[in-house]
Amino acid sequence: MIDSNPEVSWLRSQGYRLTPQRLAILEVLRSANDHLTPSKIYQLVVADLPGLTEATVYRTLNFLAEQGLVLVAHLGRGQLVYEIAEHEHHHLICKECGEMKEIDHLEIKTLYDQFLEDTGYQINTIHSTFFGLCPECLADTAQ
Amino acid sequence: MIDSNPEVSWLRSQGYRLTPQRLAILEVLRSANDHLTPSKIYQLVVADLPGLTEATVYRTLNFLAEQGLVLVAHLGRGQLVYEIAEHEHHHLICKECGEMKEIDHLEIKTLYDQFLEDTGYQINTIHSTFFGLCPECLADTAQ
DNA sequence: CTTGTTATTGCAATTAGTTGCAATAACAAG
DNA sequence: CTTGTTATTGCAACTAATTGCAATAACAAG
Repeated sequence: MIDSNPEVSWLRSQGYRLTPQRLAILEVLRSANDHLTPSKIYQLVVADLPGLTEATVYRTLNFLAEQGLVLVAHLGRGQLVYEIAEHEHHHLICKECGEMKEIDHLEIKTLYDQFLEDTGYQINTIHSTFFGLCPECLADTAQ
Repeated sequence: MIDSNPEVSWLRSQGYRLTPQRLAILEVLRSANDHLTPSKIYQLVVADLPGLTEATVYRTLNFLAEQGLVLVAHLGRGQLVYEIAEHEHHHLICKECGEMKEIDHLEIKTLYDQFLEDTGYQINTIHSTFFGLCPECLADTAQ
């Protein structure tokens, strides 16, 4: 288990504690490298930490999201999903077929610069989701 | 109660039904003209419709959102909020003080054009939320 | 290594949101 | 107005998520 990367030792320096629960949840998200729901995360982590509770998973995910170590999103129906904060990106999701496309943060940066100029707000949302139609479904509806 | 506006009669033409529950929920959102949580909406509507249940409020809000008559957002902590879909806008929210600024959809339209050009996705999210710092809090943290 | 402080967890209770199903009531057609 | 079809509701059970509190265990200091 990787427990000595920069983010993690930074946590300790802030007075937060490195618990097995936090490390295991981070590890699961890191190796999954995908969006996971809290209950899926619970299932995966409880295998290694038998005493774990769902309440802890929810609290830990909120905590890690606040600290910027994981990213949250609601990709449509229902539950929120979490993923490790590795690279800054956003999502385009097709409402018709569910197809998802990642776009780099650079594509949006210009917009944030414009927000700052127009309103004085410095935006730093690093994980937005935009809904619409993918190229295939767009072609289908055009017929 | 306004029950004969274009959106509403369009619903009927689609085979959906105009129930007192739907009309009352729309009316509450219309007169509030603000973001409301499902439980707040329930409180306001049940005064006029004693038999109403929360389940119906949730189902109706999902339905109205799918139909594009109301807009959903999660403006930070926890619950989703709903508002009447009157004008197309987005929100900038300060993570520090909670201050909120509305921005017109025009500001973002260029980005959507760029998505279409780069990826073929036609995005139509008309109610995004971006988090960051408002001018005041930005100045405070700079000190 | 031992000890004290207190952040964090587990537990259990609570609140938020969803869903299956039978009863109800919109509304189109006669 | 009456009738039939079926979308929608209420009810109740269920799943998802949050929270208060006492017990636990990180970890800093000695």
